Amino acid sequence: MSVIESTTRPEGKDRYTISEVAALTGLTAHTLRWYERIGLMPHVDRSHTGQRRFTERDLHWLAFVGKLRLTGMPVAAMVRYAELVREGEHTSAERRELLETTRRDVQSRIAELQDTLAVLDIKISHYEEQCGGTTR
Amino acid sequence: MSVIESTTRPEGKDRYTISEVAALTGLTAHTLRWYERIGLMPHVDRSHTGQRRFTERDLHWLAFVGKLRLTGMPVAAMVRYAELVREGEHTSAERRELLETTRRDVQSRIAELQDTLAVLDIKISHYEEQCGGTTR
DNA sequence: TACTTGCTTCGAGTGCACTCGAAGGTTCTA
DNA sequence: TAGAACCTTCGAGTGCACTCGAAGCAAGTA
Repeated sequence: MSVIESTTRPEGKDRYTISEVAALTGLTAHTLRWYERIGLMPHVDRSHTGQRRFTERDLHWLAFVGKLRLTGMPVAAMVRYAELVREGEHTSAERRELLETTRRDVQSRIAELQDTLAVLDIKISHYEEQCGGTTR
Repeated sequence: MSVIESTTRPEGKDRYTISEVAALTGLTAHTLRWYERIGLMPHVDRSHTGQRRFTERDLHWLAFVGKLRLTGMPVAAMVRYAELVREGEHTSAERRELLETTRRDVQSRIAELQDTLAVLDIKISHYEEQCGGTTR
């Protein structure tokens, strides 16, 4: 399968071992296997002897997951999304909804943080007024 | 002490019981006591019989802590800040530094999230193109 | 051939931030 | 005066997301 891949990707390897992916992503091999086990990876290819061979696509997915992780999205929700991807085309509506909900969440997180930033700025400006240091 | 307080605050009570504060903040009494125990509260007043009496100032502090918590700031760092506050005027430089470091952290968190938002928007726009739903 | 890397399953450990319950007491409120 | 709310200390439990180690074996590399 995927003869197409080999012709459309003339530069760079498209199959990475688990330790290579670990080095590239900063995740451990343990964690990568765990991601797969809990269903957070949409099917990882294997070599003829059963070793994992990650593709560029997998790396992209991991990068995406990394981003989602930064938003504080629970792993369960990411797993849900991965499931939908595995299930194919007919889940696209639900996937889109999930992404849009996430987008709203991220936006309100940003708003919260900007709020906090404002509070910090006020606090910091108090210290700036008395710019000597030990002055009351 | 603080006779000033009683005159400058004619409206609203300025002493809250632990259950009132729990109701106002959404934290449990257990958690409020825990905050005090670990040094996250800059000294809570007591009634003559030893019960906690939180002030408006304490509520403000808790609101601030709540904001910091949203940024993902570790509790240890907040405790450090509370310590500095307790230690008095001569720590103001360090406090300011801590706040500025936090501000930078928050700003980069915001940047990360905006990055993620961009990725989400791209993903979502893919779904928008095929606006029928099940269309390939 | 030796060594490294990979595979599996299993289960335990870690760190954080709570969260809860219980025991045994005191104080407040209707 | 009854019952609710408060106090203390202690220690255990929870949920999340890893994180690690070990056992026992297969495959790849110098």
